[in-house]
Amino acid sequence: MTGNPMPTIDQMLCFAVYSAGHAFTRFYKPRLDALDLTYPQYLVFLVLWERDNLTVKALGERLFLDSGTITPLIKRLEARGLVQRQRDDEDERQVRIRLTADGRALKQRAEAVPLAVAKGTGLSQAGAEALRLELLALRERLDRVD
Amino acid sequence: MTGNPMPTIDQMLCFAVYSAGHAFTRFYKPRLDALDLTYPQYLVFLVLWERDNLTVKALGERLFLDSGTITPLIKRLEARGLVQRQRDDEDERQVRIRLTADGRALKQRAEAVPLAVAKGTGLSQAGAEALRLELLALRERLDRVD
DNA sequence: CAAAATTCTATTGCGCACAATTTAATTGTG
DNA sequence: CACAATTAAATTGTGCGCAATAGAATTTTG
Repeated sequence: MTGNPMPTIDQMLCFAVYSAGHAFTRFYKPRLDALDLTYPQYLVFLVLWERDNLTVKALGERLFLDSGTITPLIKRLEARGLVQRQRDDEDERQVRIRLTADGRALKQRAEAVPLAVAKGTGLSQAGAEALRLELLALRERLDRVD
Repeated sequence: MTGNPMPTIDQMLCFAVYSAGHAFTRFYKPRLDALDLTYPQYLVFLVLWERDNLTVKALGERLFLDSGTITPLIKRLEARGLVQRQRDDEDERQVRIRLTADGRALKQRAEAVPLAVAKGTGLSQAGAEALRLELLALRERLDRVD
């Protein structure tokens, strides 16, 4: 019995996920530079373009991020006039995020991004979908334990 | 023709990778807390346990990280007496990273980690391997373009 | 061999990402 | 209704992650 030799990072699934994530960020960067958005900011807009006027909490649940990440990110977008923050009248603990006209307008300028990314992956739609579902299931299992 | 409607983040492969990466970090955290290591620090040790005395550049190429990330990370490990940094005598531009006795000793204490992670993924070895290879190929394609 | 180009590391600045804490508002309970 | 418990955001502090830059050492080349 040799016990448990340490794996090489090249053998580890976690490192494949970690480094593929960085590769995506690098790939997005030149495409999002035109919009002056970071990748996490782009994700926030994708959510808000789909459904406006979400609370910080709802946004965080959608993105798996907490207020410590989202609050300063949103404030930077607010400072640029792309979103507005306002306390909910019904429940003043909550802050609702609304797109401004400029924030909505950004959507047209982002239209070319998804196709470029799809091409960059080199995967067919079915291949990308299969991989996405595997990762979704993996995330759920990792989050379920402990 | 409806043109190119924006995808929902739930439909996007990049977001699946991004959020699965965060899930891995969260999963590792309680296991690495016992060693007082972050996930990126753990990756550095996995590389150094396998092959000691690497340069900053070699470490960066292995991890797909640059000196702006690695230098401060290594300095924190050095401050804790887990590694040493020294200029290469042959080429003084290079800095070589060596494990200290404490840094080497950490390996025994980390031995339970890989198995716990393998279990946490809920994947068979073959399943994990297949997914890893897909992500590896994806990373290479994303890094190849542009 | 001297000047130019390249290589390697470190530094600075910015933006996540998250744990821990704080503050304020709301809900639950006696 | 008072008061404890809970919830939502914001804040603080630490550690990545990377672009841009700087500075020193090495290599290239004219």
